[in-house]
Amino acid sequence: MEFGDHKTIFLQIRDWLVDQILTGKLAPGDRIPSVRELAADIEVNRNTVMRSYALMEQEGIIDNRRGIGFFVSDQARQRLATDEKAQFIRDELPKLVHQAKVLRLTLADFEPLIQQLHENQNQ
Amino acid sequence: MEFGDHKTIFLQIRDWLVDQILTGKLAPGDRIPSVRELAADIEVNRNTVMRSYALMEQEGIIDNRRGIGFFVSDQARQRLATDEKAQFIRDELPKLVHQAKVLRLTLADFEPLIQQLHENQNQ
Amino acid sequence: MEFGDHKTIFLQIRDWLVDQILTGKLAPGDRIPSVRELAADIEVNRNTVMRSYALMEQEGIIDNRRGIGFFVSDQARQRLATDEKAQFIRDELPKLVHQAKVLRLTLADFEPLIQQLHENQNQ
Amino acid sequence: MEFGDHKTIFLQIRDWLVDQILTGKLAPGDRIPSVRELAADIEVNRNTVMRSYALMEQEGIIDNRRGIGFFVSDQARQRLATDEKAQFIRDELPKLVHQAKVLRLTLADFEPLIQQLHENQNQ
DNA sequence: GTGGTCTAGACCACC
DNA sequence: GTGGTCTAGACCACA
Repeated sequence: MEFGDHKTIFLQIRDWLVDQILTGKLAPGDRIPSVRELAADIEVNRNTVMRSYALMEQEGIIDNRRGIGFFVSDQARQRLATDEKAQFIRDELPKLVHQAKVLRLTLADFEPLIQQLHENQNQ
Repeated sequence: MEFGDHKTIFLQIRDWLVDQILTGKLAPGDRIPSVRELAADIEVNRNTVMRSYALMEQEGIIDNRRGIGFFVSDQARQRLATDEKAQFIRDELPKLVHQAKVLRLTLADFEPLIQQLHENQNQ
Repeated sequence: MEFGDHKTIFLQIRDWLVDQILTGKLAPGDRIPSVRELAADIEVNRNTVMRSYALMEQEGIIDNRRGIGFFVSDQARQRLATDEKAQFIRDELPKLVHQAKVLRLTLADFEPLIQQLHENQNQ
Repeated sequence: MEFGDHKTIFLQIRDWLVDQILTGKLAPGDRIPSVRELAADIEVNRNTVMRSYALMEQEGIIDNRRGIGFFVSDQARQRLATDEKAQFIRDELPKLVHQAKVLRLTLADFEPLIQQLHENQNQ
C-alpha cells in the first residue's frame, strides 16, 4: 500500500477492488479476500480494511454472507460502470477542460488518451 | 458517497491565484493582495491566507518584499506553464487513460475536452 | 527549548531533530515523537511542532503514515549528510572566508575548529 | 539590495558599510552617502536607511555632523576589528565546530578558509 | 501599513 | 490514539 499517496488508505483499497471488478479480474459471485487476510497482506490495520468493505457493501458492490465472507454482488459491474461513468463526466470532465485551457494543452499532449478511447470504441 | 474531494481552503487560494497567473490576469511583477486584505475579502483567517502565500513563495511563484507585500515572481508564468504541464502529463494523464479504460469511455464522452483542445490549437 | 536563540522555535525543532539524525540517535525507520507528545514535552503549541514536521516532510527527511505518526525516512541520513554539506560549502564557506579576511583572523583563532577537523579525519 | 536574503534590509546596509570600512574602501573621516542618496540608489525607504545609520552611530562607527552628513568615526576600524572578532569567536565559532562535527567535515573541505588564514598570517 | 511567529482551542477524518 | 485544517487573537520586527 502506498503511504505516500494523499488519498486515504481505506479509499485506496476500495478503488483497487473496484478496479479489479471493472477490469474483470473479479467477477460477480467471486469471493474477495477476508478482512484479516487482506490486512495482513498489505500490512494495514484490520479496521481500515473493514471500513473499505463496509463502504462497498453500502454501495451495493459487495455482499456479506455472515461467517463466510464478502462476495462481489451480481449487479456490481453494471452499477459501477454506469455510476462511476456518470460521476466522472459530471465532476471530473469540467475540471479537465479547465485545466486543458489554462495549461494550453494540445491534442498531441493527450495522444495516449485518444488512443485508449479509440481502442474502447472498437470493442 | 459524501467523501467530498473538497480541497482545503489554503490550496483553493493557491489554485485560484495560479489560475490568475496562467490566464494573464496577474502578470509578473504585479503585487498580489496583502494577507490581511485577502483574508478580509474572502472572510477567512489571516493564517490560512498566509499558509497559501508561504507555499507559493516556496514554489517560486511569488516573491516577498519585507514590509511591502507579495509579488508575482518573474519566472512564475513560465515556471507554472512548464512545471504544471509536465506534472499533469506525468501524473494525471496515466490515471486518466486507466480510468477511460475501465469505465469504457468513448470519444463522444470527451466531446467538451476535444473541443477545448481544438481551440487551444487554433491560437 | 532555548528561547534565547534568535532562530524561531519551529526551526530550532527542525535543527534539533536533524542533529539527532546526523549523530545517529535517530535512525531511518525510527518513529519520532508525535506532534502532541513533543509539544507537551517542550511546552510549545501543537501547531508549532506541526510546522516543523511539515517542513521536514517536505524536505524528505521524514515520512508520514496517516493516523500512526512520523518516521525518519530511509534516505534521511544520506540526504542530509550530502545536501547540508554541499550547502555549507557552497553558501557558508565563502562568507566565512570573507569574514576571516576582513577581520584578519588567524589560524590560532580557529584552533577549536582545526582540532575538531582532525578528530573527524581520524575516524 | 537583495530582497531574497532573509536578513533584514537595514542590517544588510549596516553590514555592507562595515565591510567597506574593514576592507579600507571607507577610511576614518570619509563621508558616507547621504540618507536620501543611498535610499534612491538601492531603491529602499529612507526610514530604512536612517535606521541603519542610527544603529551605526549608536555603535560608534559613524558620526553625525548636523546638516552636513555622516562620517566614518576615527575609532571605527579599530573598534570593529576587535568587537566583531571577539563576537565571532564567542558566538559563531562554537556553532561552526558543532556543524563540522555532525556533517563530518574534513580539513580538505575547509581548504579555502585555511588558505585565507595563511594569507592573513603573512601580512 | 506589511509579513511572521506563536498560542489556545476547536473540529474533522482516519488508524 | 494519530495527523490536518481552521479560527481568533495576540505580539513582534520591519518599511
